[in-house]
Amino acid sequence: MTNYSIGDLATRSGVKVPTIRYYEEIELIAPTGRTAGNQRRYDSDALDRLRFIAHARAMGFSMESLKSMLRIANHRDAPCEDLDALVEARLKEVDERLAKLIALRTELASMLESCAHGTVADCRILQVLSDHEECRAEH
Amino acid sequence: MTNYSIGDLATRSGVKVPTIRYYEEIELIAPTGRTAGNQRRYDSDALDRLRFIAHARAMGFSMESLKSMLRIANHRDAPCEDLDALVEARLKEVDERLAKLIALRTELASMLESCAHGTVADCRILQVLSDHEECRAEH
DNA sequence: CTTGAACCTCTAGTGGCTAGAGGAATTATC
DNA sequence: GATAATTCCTCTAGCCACTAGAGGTTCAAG
Repeated sequence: MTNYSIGDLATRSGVKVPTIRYYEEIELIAPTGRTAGNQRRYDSDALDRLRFIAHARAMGFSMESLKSMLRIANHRDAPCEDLDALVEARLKEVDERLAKLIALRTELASMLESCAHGTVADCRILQVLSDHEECRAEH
Repeated sequence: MTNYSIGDLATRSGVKVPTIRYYEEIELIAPTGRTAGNQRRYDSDALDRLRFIAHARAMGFSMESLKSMLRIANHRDAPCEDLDALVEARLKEVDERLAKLIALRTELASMLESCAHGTVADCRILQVLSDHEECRAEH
């Protein structure tokens, strides 16, 4: 029967106090009990959920996905395919992002290489930036 | 002596009309001439600058960096070190982002692998998400 | 000269928080 | 038990880089 204040919850979860209130407002977490003086009090389940949220956010899952995950987590005897699907979708996003970043990295590196360290007037960097046609990859 | 309307400029540069006005507002581009009826008119230099901006934005350079670049581009006989520095800084950012994404990718993939495709109750995905300690990488 | 498309300014909204004001409740110290 | 310090409450506003829309004006084609 733990009885955390919102500040306790914040330090334990790493999620800031106003963010916790924000999550309540957008109904990502349910409103919790209050003291006679209207202050929020949480139990350890709430802490678990917040940690879950923090972790999933850190992995880049969208708020939308988070809401789905939390919903799914409540149906403990349902098959977990939907969960899989969400993770797969995120993996795909990450892969796409990686591909783009790698292409970009190549481009940036080659810009640096082709710079002759002269004056701005004949700097290849500016030329490349001015002329998208010079790029292999689109971004 | 080209004489583009803001719409022409938008179609030619790929930057949307309101965005061009926004760029003017935040002084990323200079205010341009107007017709007697107060409509903006641009020349081909403006188009070049806008294309430059669009391209640099697509490469992920910050607005801050963009402003610096545009300033630097005006000093045509200065050395281009500062330009190099900006590109290098961006390259470093990209590398950091890549490292994190690769770690994340690994994690997501292993989550998917460890899922036994049973019920939500014993799905490893939920367990991993609930417990940050299980992760090698921080994110 | 009429029409219709494109333009103008201005305000407000987006997401995911963060910051601050002004005031009430709780906790720690004496 | 009084007081002081801290934490909490709600509410409003701000952040970035745009995007959307209202209400009205100007331009270019026919």
